[in-house]
Amino acid sequence: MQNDRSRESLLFLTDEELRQGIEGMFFAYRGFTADPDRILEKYKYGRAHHRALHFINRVPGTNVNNLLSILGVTKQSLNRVLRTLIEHELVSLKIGTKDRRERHLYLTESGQSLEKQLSTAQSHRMREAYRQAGPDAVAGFKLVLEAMMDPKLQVTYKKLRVS
Amino acid sequence: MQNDRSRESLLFLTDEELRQGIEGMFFAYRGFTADPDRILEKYKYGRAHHRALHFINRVPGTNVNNLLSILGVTKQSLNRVLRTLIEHELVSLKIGTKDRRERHLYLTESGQSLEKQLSTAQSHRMREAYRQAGPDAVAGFKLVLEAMMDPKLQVTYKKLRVS
DNA sequence: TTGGAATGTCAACAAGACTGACGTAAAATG
DNA sequence: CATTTTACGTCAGTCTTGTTGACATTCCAA
Repeated sequence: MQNDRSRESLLFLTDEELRQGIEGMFFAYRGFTADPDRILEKYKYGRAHHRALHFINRVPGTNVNNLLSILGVTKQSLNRVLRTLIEHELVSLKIGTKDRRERHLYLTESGQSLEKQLSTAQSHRMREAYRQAGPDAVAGFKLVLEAMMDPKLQVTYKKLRVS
Repeated sequence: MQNDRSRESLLFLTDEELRQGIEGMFFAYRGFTADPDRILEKYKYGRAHHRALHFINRVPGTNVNNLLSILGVTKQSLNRVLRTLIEHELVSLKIGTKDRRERHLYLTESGQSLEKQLSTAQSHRMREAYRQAGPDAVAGFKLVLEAMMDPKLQVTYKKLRVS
């Protein structure tokens, strides 16, 4: 049986607290994607395009396989998105010099411009949330998010951080 | 021009910090949905079914319009999901006594059982993340999430909290 | 040199979101 | 009481984004 002290310290693990976390994630994710979604709609793109642009910008010259492991979709699914981005000249493709099976991906100028638009909108909301919540809350926010990831994605996330 | 002190206090608002928040949300949401997704697959349901089950459980007797405003989808989209849940007898439907146009939604016993399975899996991951991060981090986590929501959804979120 | 592994492409399909149009029934309003 | 509004459901069609399966290309190692 727990004593009062340890029971108190675990109040943040009650069903009610967990439920709030679950619903919080659900509602916050809607907000998180809302602003980019509005921009994407104008250009007839979707979230998949946004994600590809984001990570090609983050890891310029990445090959398709690496991008796949970050995005967690099938290569066929990514391929469709990449094809339209390449057709529309937002992404350029360079065949690998060492291994000519590999395609290295880069944002073109227009690709960079759209990515900037999207990340600006998304960052703006994130900045407001951070500012309202304050630095300590932000540190906690990131700790919980990181602990919620699958171990493999946690590694991916940290790699992006240092690169 | 800012002085050193105010610049230091705003370090949590750098582009790098914001980017980490954005990618953190992306990767964490994948983890957040991973466990329920595996269970749903066995029953040939999707996330849309999970969301409906979750909120019908949270607000038993809710009518369709209220559920729509929580979920943020069109009635046609929700209707498809509800139809299968009702056919499979996970959700039961009671016509309103005061207003007979309204359908009030309840989970049946099997509906409650599946909802329990899903929420147990999801809570388990959330609990582990909370435990690893600690109570202060959890408080911050919730603060940032709440600040990230659209104002309307923030209200919805808080209403669920007290009800 | 040949066969397997790695990489990427094309085709077809499914889930789940969307819009638009329409129907029904009840409630609210003038 | 007639009309309008509200709540809910349905049908049809489209789009995005996920899936598998089949296939082409390239590299490397036996």
